[in-house]
Amino acid sequence: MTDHVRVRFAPSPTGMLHIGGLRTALFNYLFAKHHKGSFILRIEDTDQARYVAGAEADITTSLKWAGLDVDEGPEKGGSYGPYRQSERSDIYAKYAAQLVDSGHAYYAFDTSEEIDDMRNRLQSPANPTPKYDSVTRLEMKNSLTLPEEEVKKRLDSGEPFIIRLLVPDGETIRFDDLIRGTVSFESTGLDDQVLLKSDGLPTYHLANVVDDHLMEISHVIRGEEWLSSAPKHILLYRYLGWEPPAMAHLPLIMSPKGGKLSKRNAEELGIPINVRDYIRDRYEPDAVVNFLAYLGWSTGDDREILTLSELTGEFSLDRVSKSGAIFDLKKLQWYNEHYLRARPVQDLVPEVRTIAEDAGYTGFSDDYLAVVIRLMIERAGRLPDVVAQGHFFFRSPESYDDQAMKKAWKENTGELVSEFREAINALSGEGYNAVEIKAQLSSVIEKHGVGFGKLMLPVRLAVTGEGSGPDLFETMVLLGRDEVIARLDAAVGGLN
RNA sequence: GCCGCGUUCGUCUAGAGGCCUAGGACGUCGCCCUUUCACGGCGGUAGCACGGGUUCGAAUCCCGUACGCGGUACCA
Repeated sequence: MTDHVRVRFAPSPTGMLHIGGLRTALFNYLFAKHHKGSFILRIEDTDQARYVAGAEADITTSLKWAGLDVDEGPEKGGSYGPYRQSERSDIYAKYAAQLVDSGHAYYAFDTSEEIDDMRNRLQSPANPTPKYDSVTRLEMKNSLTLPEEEVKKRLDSGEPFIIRLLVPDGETIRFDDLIRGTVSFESTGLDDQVLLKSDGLPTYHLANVVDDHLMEISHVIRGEEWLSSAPKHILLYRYLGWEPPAMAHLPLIMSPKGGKLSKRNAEELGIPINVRDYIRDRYEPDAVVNFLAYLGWSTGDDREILTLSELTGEFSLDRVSKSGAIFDLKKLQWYNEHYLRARPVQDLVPEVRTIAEDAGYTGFSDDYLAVVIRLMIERAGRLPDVVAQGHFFFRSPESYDDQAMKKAWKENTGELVSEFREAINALSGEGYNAVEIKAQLSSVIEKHGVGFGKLMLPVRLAVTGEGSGPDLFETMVLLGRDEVIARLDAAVGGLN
């Protein structure tokens, strides 16, 4: 053993990395880095049936995006590898056999039909889910009930078998959870957990205990959904003669609808469920990280905005709360806006160029895009909003906002706009600037004795198609005189 | 059903017996700024699940109830 902090994030490659999985990874990372320890990625691919190609790559990409650098893992390597459980199957089989030898586990030959039969037979309102446990195992086909000869014969003949944990009866299993304090379970309530499946691969329970020990994991930090199986793990450590790592079970992230955040109850609320969706939607990784860190944790003072490295400095498990946290998309948006506005415009230019090009808007200079960003960033929730809400910087309006039109476009509006058009048409070169354009607009409205809005809003509509938006005069300067005049003409011609 | 965990504003949380007339943030509402919208600034709204204890004193400790969540697979 070592006093060096070593934690692992151990996802199963059964799908794209879930946002809750990223939070678990984040808490592990923060804890490790706070203690100058190691953050290890281990791929728990022991379920061949649910394996999804590409899932591991997605996990790696997602962690990288969030800035969670892995110290050891399948790609990175390390001296405790391999880091994919599918590449370690011989190890688990060995320990499973050892447990059988020491009398803490046993062979079982029941087919899944036979187990179903047992459950169906014993099922009742009082016992809706009968377990394979200290009472039922006595009537099943296993090395506890079958004669030794018979067991040997079955094993030798290559008959499929599994290995189950022999859970003791009438024992209280206690352990200290770093977040919840002492947690205790009665062993009588536990079932004889399958350790080794008939395909020769271990279940999560065996694999995770063996690997956490072999990889010298000092702290197991995982979601609360694992709390119920922790006593089985404690038993395994004991039977294998190992010191269990410290444990911390994180509160779950919940859907606003209730229940754990899942694809179904999140996406219908507009909450992206996979990390790759946040990448696709161009959320700021700092924002997502900051938001996730505060789902079940806080500094204790009034600070809310902390970068990954600041979080690392502050993090401690004893400040993690016990109860589930509801995912609040509005708060994430607030974080995102904050981090977005903090970014230098120049850094944003290439990204906005990509977004614009994806929308079919090409041929704009860096300088042009920089001004668009400067004008739009204050009202953007996410970076793509700069292009979506600032569409008029990239093409002429294709339609005009109905509500604003109704309010703004009256009988004499066309004349006012035309007069303004002539006024700015007369401006040339240096003269065409925000101050001068505004002065021309003022002079037109004064001449007609009308308010600012009488001309302002129609011009905005003609130029942008929208009833609201960034500073109109700066917008007109960026667009250029000729373009603006063309748009004014199009509007006056089309709407009168 | 059984086992486990949990319960402070709508949401994330601060609070580890008197500092609490319960603090902050998001949201929401109002006001200000302003060419619109947004940003920003200022202000308001709203909460200790319930019932018993313990104590001079409880959001904080204990018990119970209710509710929520998780688990109950040869899935993780």
